[in-house]
Amino acid sequence: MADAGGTPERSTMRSVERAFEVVDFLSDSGKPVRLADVARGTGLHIATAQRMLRVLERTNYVAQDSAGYSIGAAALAAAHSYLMGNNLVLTATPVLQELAAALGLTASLSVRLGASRVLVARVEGSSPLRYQLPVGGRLPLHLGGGKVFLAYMDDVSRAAVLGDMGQFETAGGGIVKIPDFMAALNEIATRGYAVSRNERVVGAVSISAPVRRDGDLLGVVQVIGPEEKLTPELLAQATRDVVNAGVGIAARSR
Amino acid sequence: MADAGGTPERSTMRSVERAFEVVDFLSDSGKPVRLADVARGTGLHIATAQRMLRVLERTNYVAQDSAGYSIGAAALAAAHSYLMGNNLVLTATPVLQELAAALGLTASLSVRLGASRVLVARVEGSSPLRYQLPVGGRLPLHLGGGKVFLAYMDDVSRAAVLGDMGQFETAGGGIVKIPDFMAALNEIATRGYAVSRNERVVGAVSISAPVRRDGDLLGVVQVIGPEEKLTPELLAQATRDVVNAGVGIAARSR
DNA sequence: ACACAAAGTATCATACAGTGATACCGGCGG
DNA sequence: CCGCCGGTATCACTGTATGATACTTTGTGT
Repeated sequence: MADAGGTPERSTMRSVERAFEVVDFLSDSGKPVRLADVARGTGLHIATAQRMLRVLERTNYVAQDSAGYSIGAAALAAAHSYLMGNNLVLTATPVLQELAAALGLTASLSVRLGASRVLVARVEGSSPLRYQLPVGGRLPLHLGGGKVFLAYMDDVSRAAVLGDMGQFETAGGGIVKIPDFMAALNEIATRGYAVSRNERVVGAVSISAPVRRDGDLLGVVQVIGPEEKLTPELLAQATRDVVNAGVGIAARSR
Repeated sequence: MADAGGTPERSTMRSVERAFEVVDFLSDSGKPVRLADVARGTGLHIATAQRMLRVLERTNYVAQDSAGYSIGAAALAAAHSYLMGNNLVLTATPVLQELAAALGLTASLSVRLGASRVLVARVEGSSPLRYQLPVGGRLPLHLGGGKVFLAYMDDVSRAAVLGDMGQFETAGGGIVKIPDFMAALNEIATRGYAVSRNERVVGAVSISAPVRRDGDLLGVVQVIGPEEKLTPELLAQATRDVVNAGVGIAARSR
C-alpha cells in the first residue's frame, strides 16, 4: 500500500557510489562518452564528474581518448580475477562442457546483475549460432533464460525489475502481457525450468534451469540452439540434463 | 627547501581512490579475502574497509561469500564493454587474426597497466601452447613482450617499474642483471622489436613489437609459439609481420 | 564444554575532503 | 566577428568520510 513516498536516501560513501555510477554509465553506453554526457547521464555536476573521471583515469578503470571517456583496461584485469576465482564459475565450467558435449548445444551460465543478467561462462556447442554473446554480456531478465530469475522473485522484486512495462515484445514478434507473463513465471518456478522460443534470438530455442542453494538463486544454467536442431526428443533430454546441471552446480559449488 | 624525502601526497577523492585500491587488491589476490586481510593489505582501518566493501558489494563490483570477499560480476560487464568498445582492441583483432593465420602462431595484444601489462586480445595459432593465459591476465613487464614497454620508457619510469631489483631470473633459469637488461632494452627500442626465448614460458619463443602513435606506446603486438616450430625462416617472417602489424594497428586505430 | 582470541559490526565526534557556484579558457559554427 | 558549447580551474562551506572505541559473533584450542 502506501510506501513512505520518497526514498529516504541515506548516503554512505556518496563519492564512491557515484564513482561506480560513472563506471556503470560508461559500461552501459559502450561508446566513448564526452564529459558533459557523463554529467547528464549520471546527474552529477559537471565539475564533479570531471574530478571523478580524473581519478578513475588515474586508476585505469576509465580511459580517455579524443572521442571521450570509456572503460579502461583495469576493468579487464578485475574481470579476469572474477572468472578465475569465482566459485560458481569454476564449478560450473566442467558441467557446461559436459552439457555442450552431450547435447551438441551451446551451454552457458548467467548471474543476476541488478535488473539484468550477465553471462559468466559459456561453452560452444557443435552448431554455434551466428549470434555472438561473449562472456560479460548483459541481457534482460524478461526474455529467454532471464525469466528464471524473475520466476523465483516475489512480486515486489518483479515489479521493480519490470518497471511500468505493461507488455513487451519478443524477438519473434510475439506480444506478452504482464499478467500472462506473471502466470508463466509462476509456472516456471513450479516446474523448475523454462523453455523459450524466439524470445531473445529469432530461430533459437533455449532451456534454462535455476542454480539454487538454500533458497538462494545463484544463477541460471542454459542451453541454446537452433530451432531445427531441437527435436522433441533432444528437447526432452536437454531439459532433464539442464535441470540436473543446475542442481549439480549448486551442490558442488561451495 | 625541497624536501626530497616524503611524497607530498595531495589527495583528491580519497575515498574513491581507496575504493579502487580495494578492488585492485581483490583483483590481485584472486582468492576470496577476509575483511581483516583487506584492511591489512590496503592499509585501511578495518572499519573503513568494511564500509567500503559494503558499498562495493551493493554495486556488485565486489561479492561476498563465506570464504570472504572477491571481485563481483559487475566487473565482468565493465570488461565486456571495454572489449567491445575499445578502439585499439577493435582494430587490432582482425590484424591478430591475420597474423595467427599466416604464421600459425598465437597472436596477442597487450596494454600497459601500471607496473604490469594486461592481455586485451588474443587469437590462437595452429599449435596452441599448453599454457593458457586468457584475456585479462596480467603479466610482468620485464619478461617476454613486456620488455617492449620498458624499452620505450625513460630511465626514471624504468626504475619505478623495476623497483630495487638488482637482477631477476627467467623461466628458463637464466639470470639477467639490470645493467645488461637496460642495454637490451635500448637495443629493442632501436631495433623496433623484441625476441624472447624461455623468458616467461619454458619452451616458448615470442616476437613482440610496439604499437606507437605520436610517440605514445599504445600497446604491444606479439606472436608466441613453441621453440621447435620457430625455424629461422619463420622467425624472420614473423618478425617482419609483427612489426608491420604494430604499425598497421597504430595507423588504423583512431 | 568452556574460555579466549580473532574477526566482524555498530556508534560517534571531529576535521577534512567532496561539493557545486562561479568564473575562465579555447575551439567551432553561424 | 560574436556567441555558444565543452572543458578546466578556483574556492568557501558543509556534509560526509574517517578512525577510536566499544560491542557482538565466530571459531579455536584445551
